[in-house]
Amino acid sequence: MNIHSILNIFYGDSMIAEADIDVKSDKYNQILDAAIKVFAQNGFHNSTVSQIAKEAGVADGTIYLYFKNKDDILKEFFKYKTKLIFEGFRGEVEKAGNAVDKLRNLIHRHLGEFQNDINMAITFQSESRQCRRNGIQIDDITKMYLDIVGEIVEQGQMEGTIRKNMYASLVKRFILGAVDEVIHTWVHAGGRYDLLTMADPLVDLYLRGIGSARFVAEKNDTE
Amino acid sequence: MNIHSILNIFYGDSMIAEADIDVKSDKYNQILDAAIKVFAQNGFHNSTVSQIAKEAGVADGTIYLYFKNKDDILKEFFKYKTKLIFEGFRGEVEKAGNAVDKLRNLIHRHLGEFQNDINMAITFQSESRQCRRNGIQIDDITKMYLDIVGEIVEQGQMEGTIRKNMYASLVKRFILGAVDEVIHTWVHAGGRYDLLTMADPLVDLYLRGIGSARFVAEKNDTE
Amino acid sequence: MNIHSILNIFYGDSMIAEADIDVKSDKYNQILDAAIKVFAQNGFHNSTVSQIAKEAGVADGTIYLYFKNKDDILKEFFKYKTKLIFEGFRGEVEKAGNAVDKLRNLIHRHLGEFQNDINMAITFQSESRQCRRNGIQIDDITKMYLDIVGEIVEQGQMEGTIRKNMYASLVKRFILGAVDEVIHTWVHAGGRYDLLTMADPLVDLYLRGIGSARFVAEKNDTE
Amino acid sequence: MNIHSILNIFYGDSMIAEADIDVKSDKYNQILDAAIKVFAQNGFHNSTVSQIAKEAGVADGTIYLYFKNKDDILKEFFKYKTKLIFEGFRGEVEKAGNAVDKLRNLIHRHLGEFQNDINMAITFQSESRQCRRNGIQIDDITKMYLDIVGEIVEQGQMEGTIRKNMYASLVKRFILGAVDEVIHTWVHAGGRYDLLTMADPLVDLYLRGIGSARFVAEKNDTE
DNA sequence: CATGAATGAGCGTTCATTCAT
DNA sequence: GATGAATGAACGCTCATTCAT
Repeated sequence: MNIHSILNIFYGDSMIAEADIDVKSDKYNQILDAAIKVFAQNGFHNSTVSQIAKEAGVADGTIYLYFKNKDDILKEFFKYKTKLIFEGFRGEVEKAGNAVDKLRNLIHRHLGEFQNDINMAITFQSESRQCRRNGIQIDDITKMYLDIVGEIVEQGQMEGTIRKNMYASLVKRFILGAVDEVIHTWVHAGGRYDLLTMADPLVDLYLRGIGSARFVAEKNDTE
Repeated sequence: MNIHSILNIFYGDSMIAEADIDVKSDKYNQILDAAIKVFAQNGFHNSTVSQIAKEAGVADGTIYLYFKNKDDILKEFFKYKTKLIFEGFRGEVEKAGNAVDKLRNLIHRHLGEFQNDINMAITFQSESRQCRRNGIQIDDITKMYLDIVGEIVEQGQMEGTIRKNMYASLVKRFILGAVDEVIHTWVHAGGRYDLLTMADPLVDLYLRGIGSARFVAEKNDTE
Repeated sequence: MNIHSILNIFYGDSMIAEADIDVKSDKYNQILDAAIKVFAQNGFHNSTVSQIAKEAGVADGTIYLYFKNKDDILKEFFKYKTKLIFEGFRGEVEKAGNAVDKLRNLIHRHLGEFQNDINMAITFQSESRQCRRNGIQIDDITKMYLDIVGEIVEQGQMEGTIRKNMYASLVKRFILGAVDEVIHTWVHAGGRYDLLTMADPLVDLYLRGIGSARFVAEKNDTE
Repeated sequence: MNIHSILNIFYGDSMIAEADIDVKSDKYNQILDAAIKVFAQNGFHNSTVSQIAKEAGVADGTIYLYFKNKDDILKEFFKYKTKLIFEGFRGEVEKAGNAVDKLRNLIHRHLGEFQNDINMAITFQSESRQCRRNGIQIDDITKMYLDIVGEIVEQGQMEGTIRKNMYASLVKRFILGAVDEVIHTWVHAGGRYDLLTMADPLVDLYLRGIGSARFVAEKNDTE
């Protein structure tokens, strides 16, 4: 009698069923992790299913019990794995009260998560721009991220900490692009330094820009 | 009868050969342009040499008279074509006197060049992150770009228009990342709006950030 | 509760076991019927063991408790199922006294049995010509059939209703081929008409041929 | 200067073009012949593309320059090769005047062609019943054959040599089925006897049936 | 007996590259 | 230089078969 059976006695099947909705099997994650590692090393197109199978410690055919085809592995990476991470961002944001703290939390978490799993970071960086094949999944993730940022900016504008009269969409891209580039550079350097130290200076750049006080003051006069 | 034929009559092939040292032959460019177009449509890995040959109006084998192999076409794209464009950036920068104008010119030109050749833009966006295979070429380009930005920032700091005490490398990535993301979004939208209108607002964001005057002022006090 | 269960109560398994020597178990037939159905739909080579298992309502592995391998299912079909049917032909033939009635009975039963089980008919038609793999089984069946026909013809010749001086083997093929083609056409039409109505006209063709009375008479003069 | 160039001078391109419409390239026939041979030995499904390539003396990839895929080879066999043969039947039929001679010519030619190319015969016999995949091609051939037979029967009925009041479609199947079975038996025996000797006795069976004169006469009285 | 997850050999197909013309 | 037919290595994927439970 295992833990599941015991739980069944107390809670019945329905509870277990609910819990299982999003929990993938061990092999699924085993293969997915192996794939991300292999993709990180060789790029998606230069990776073979056999390499993934070997890395995962399963037979080639086993891959196809858990994924429709090679493309599907990448799709699932974006649909399931990175989506999971990006959804965690929202939770982190909600921990903070004001917009500036929310932005700071978001960037901290963003850099932290990517630093935690460099294979994920590499694969995300390398393959997310190949949007032709991956379909709508990446857009979803990007949109979710941009939405979080958008809400933060709006809140900040109401709080008076973020200035108004900016192209909303441009601001969001501006923030995403900068953090993305910072991660890209870190990945490119082999992850050999602490990515998290970039968080505060980056947020500082978002808020104050690179212009000097004098320069900014002048500009602000005309606003 | 074109100018080359005429010149041949007077000078013979040898002279032309000398002149060709850095100027690539017609067919070289013909094939490279075709390749970029095909890459833009299908991505590098989903493009075949035959497709490129057909698009260029040459036989498959002809490709191999001008390029070592398929990978080499992409390498040459980064080494020759985009490098050419990025070198143009430097000229544009030099036209301006102060750092702020230089930055503005750079961003204008950057967006302008990519808007001018959407196939180049798509291919650059899609394939430049696949650095594993392309070797050192892209790094060169990125480095050159970052160097230009670095020089501008330094000059601005001396001129007093750009604030000091920032991580130099972070600032450069910050600028590159934001413009890159803006281009990416434009490409993703199918190039259906005027990319150049993004230039001034973008430069504004670089210089002033998104923080309100009040917020920036407070921060500046502590600087 | 079926008859087997009742018998079990009185006699126990041992008696059943004896009786089962030639009677195949329920699951054996269950799987075989499912296989024939799947083969009829997809053809042998385009059918998978999994499809058969699903159709039979058993696990994939269970198939291998009753059959050596996939090929063996087809072999057993020819060895057991169709053989059973073809042996029934002999009984039908023996019900009649003279050769002509025997032939008529045979053709009636032949068409009737195939009409009764269109999956069997389709599979028999489609796969029986692939003799390379199925080995000797089909030959056995064909031989048995030809033997029956041969005996009828001999009897008819003795009775004076079937003419002599014909190639015995050719006559047998002639009869088999025609009925086979009639079934094939019916199968090809999706079994949408009553196959049995073809029996009498077919027997008529066997006996009288297609030549007119005048033509036949002339020929008979020279015999 | 080859024969084609010379002909061009006299006849121009149009004539060559016309002649080329149905003439397939050497390699096409080389591969098709090899495929039929391999199919004849192993059956379509148990043959590999590599086997065909080796038999044809070309590389695996070369197959795909002339055929869309493995299935297409079989399709082309039915569309091009056997169609060619079956169209030859019509020519043979037209050489004769009366229906009986036409039928005799048809059967002679039919047996002759199959005897000439046993690989074709085997493949045709084995694969033509697998109509699911091959699509409409085989039906076309069968229909063409049945049409020829149908015309002959009609003509014979008008000439008074073939009796009336028979199911037209049944008669046609009856003839096709019998000759097909005769070929099948010959193929099955490894083609070790002269198939052509079966032609006359077979036609005799078509016309007079197997009933004795007495039997036939009795029947004819009631007609 | 029954299961079905796991296996891995084997095949169809693609396509970068070569080379005889 | 230019061609494009031919090549064959390599890969994604299937599915008959096994075996631990």
